[in-house]
Amino acid sequence: MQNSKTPVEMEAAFGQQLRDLRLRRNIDQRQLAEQAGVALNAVKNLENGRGATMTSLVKVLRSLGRADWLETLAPAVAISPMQLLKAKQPRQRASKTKGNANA
Amino acid sequence: MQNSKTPVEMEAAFGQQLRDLRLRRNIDQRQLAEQAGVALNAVKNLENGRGATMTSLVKVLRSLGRADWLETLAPAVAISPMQLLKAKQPRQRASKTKGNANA
DNA sequence: AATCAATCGCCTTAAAATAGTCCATTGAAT
DNA sequence: ATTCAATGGACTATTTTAAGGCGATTGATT
Repeated sequence: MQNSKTPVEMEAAFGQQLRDLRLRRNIDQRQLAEQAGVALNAVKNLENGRGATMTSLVKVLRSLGRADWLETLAPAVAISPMQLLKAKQPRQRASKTKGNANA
Repeated sequence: MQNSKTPVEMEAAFGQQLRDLRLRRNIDQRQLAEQAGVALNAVKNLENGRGATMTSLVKVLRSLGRADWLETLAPAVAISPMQLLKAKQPRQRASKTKGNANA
C-alpha cells in the first residue's frame, strides 16, 4: 500500500518539516526570508503548504543549510570500474517500445 | 566551505535527477505528465530547471513513486520514552532573544 | 496574567508558472 | 544511413505565486 496522502496534504506536511528546521535554528520567518532572499510571504506559503515555487524552496533550503538534501533524490548507481568500462551510457530518452523496463 | 552552487544551478541539477528517475522507469515526459496530472510543460520545466511550483513537484514525485523522499527533509529526533515524559513540547515559535539556539 | 513579538490571513500589484499547441532538433531503433 | 518518436523551445492565454504591507491572533516570556 502506497502513501495515500493527497498532494495537498503532502505539501502541508512538507511545510511542517521546513518549519521544524527553522525552529531548530530558532530564527523567525522574517529572518529566514531575509537570509534566503525571498519575501516573507514566500516563507509563509512554504511552511503552510499554500503554494510555492521551486525557486523559493531552493533558496530557503540553502539558507537553512540543507541544500544537500536536494541531491538525495536519485542517488547515482554505484558500479565497479570493470563494469564501468563495459557500461553503456545511460539512456537519454525513453524508448519507443511501450513496455516499461522496470516496475 | 559550503555548497557554492547557485540556486539556478541547483534547480537544474535537481531537474536532472528527476529525469534520471523517469528514465529508469523508461517512460516519456508525456506519459509522466498524464500520470501525474500536470501539463507536459510542467514536466519540461521541472526537468530543465526552468521554474516550477511545489504542487507540480509533489504530483510528479508521487507519480514516480518517490513521494517518501519528501518526508526525509527534517527527520524527527528520536528520544526514549523516559525522556519523552520530561520533554517540553517543541517550540512553535522562534524565541524573542536574538541569540540562536544552535549553529 | 499581562506583555509583546511571532505568526496568520487578507489585500493589491507585478512576476512567474501552468496549460495548450506547433515546429525544430536529435537520440534510438531498424 | 534512414526513420520516427522523444525532447526542446517558443508563443499565447489563464492561473498561481511573489512581494510588500496591514491589522488580528496567539505563543512565549516576565
